[in-house]
Amino acid sequence: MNIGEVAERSGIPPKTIRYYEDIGLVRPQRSGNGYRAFQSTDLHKLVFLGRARALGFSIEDCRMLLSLYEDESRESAQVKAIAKEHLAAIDQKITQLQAMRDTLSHLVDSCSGDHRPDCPILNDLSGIGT
Amino acid sequence: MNIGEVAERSGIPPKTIRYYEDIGLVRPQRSGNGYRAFQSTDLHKLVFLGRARALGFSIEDCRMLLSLYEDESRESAQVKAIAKEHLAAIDQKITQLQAMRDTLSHLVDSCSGDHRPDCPILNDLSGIGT
DNA sequence: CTTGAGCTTCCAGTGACTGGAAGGCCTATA
DNA sequence: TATAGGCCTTCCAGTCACTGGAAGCTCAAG
Repeated sequence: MNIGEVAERSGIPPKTIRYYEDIGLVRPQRSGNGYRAFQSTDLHKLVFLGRARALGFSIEDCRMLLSLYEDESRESAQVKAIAKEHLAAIDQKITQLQAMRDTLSHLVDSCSGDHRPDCPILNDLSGIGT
Repeated sequence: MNIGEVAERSGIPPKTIRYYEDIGLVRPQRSGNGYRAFQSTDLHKLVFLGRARALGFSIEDCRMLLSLYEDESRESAQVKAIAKEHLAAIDQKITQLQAMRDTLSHLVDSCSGDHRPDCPILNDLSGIGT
């Protein structure tokens, strides 16, 4: 398969696939014309990467998950540990965002949003309420 | 005030303050020795920036908010529009993260996490459940 | 034989900093 | 007065995960 086909089938853009090769996540062979020649295992890896990235795993997480995926003698505890850590990070981010959201929606509600210059949002940002 | 003092008082690291000057968010004067000489208005701006950034506003949002902050003839509707748009973006991000969280926590729960290689997390990532 | 799509590499930019090197300035102490 | 250290300066490079674009090669169709 050429890069276009695996891109289509995996849902990952060609540019990104080349990037993944650059950083050593996939190592497709080459045809005589210099084109990348992807095997079905490469496609599987790319699908795997696409799903892992969609769950928010970092590239380094993906690298470890991929190597566990290919390691017949892995222990599921290793996979679970990575996933749990990532889950905790997501939870933390959600908490942060919700704190932002709460403050911001309160400010938005308190702003009349008309032609006058008085604005509780700007007041808050400038530290007037401190 | 030198950069160290405004950094301390605003809670923004010196490096970041220099960066903000680079991109034109603040324009401190200079002393004879070449040091940045911050006025209290500069400090206020930095505090403003710190709070806006803490609410997740982008630098470009901050630039507009700052200019509205300094514009006596602003209309609060302009501020509110920026804030509302940002709020919507935050909501979207929270939704995304919660979808990830739900999938991931389900996977984590279903993985025994022991010494055996079988792992529902890897199965899902590899697309076995498709 | 030409056209156009698809492939290649390489370089640069994104956002918002952050780290580090190399060097100037300022103050206090020996 | 020498020097040590802490603060300041600039500039360059790196982060993360791509993404865009230029220049050029290959391949299939008409």
